[in-house]
Amino acid sequence: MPELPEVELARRGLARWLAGATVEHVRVWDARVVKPSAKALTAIGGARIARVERRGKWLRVALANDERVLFAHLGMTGEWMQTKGDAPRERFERVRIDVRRNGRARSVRYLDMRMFGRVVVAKEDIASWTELGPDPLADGIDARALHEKLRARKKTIKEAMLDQRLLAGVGNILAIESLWRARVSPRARTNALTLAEVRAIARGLGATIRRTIAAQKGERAAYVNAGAPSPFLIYDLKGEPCPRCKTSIERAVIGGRSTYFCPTCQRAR
DNA sequence: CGGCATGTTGCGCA
DNA sequence: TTGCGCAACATGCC
Repeated sequence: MPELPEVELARRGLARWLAGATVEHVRVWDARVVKPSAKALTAIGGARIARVERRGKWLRVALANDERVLFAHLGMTGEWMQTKGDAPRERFERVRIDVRRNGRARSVRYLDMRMFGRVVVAKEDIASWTELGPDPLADGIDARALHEKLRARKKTIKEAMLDQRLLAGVGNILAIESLWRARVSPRARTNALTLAEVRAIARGLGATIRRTIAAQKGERAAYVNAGAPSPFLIYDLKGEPCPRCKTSIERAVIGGRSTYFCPTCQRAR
């Protein structure tokens, strides 16, 4: 469940469960998702959690009166959940953090099937966090500044949007859906984009992010529900009619990633 | 069995 | 030095 909207929902959940709580016990079921070591994470037992923040796809958990900071990334299949009190280990549960707040016990678990996600314990902010570009939801997008940055590059806009130093939190689906909304070809070269096109992309990102958060609020990410109708406008809908002009949606590999687009609405210039 | 999957990183090579 | 393509990571599903 890993792009900006899903991570924002994860942050809201973690903030509700953890803020102000004291860590009673940490269990690491699979040390491969924990850096630098399982020991470093279990050692936060006794600490009090101050707040949970997000930038892009990264989560940051600050402890109260403690130098240590936790960073978490959901990778491709990471997910945070909670249960009140104890419960059996879930199939893909990798880490469990038992906390207590106002006498109430809660078990916060990190699940990750493919284990591309990470829970990092650090003494200061890690580079993956500090080097992130502006967050479209938290900071908004300065279209003029973005336009300037893009003019200095020569990749396709689709590849550039996935660069977390340019914009934090944009993943493959978000890039695809936003470019469709903006009517910009994913193959467009960044140095050829007009300011108007960059503004349209910024609006497309905002609309896609807000709509996705609203749609997924209170439920599991729609794309994990097999059999459900597609929650996407064009992602993974090769051969289906474009929602705007009915042209058949095409698929191409750009920057090594599956890319969907409408050859009519998003005509390359 | 082969191909593909919402992400990131590291390596070889130009 | 920089950038690019691609494999690797680990697992499931079609």
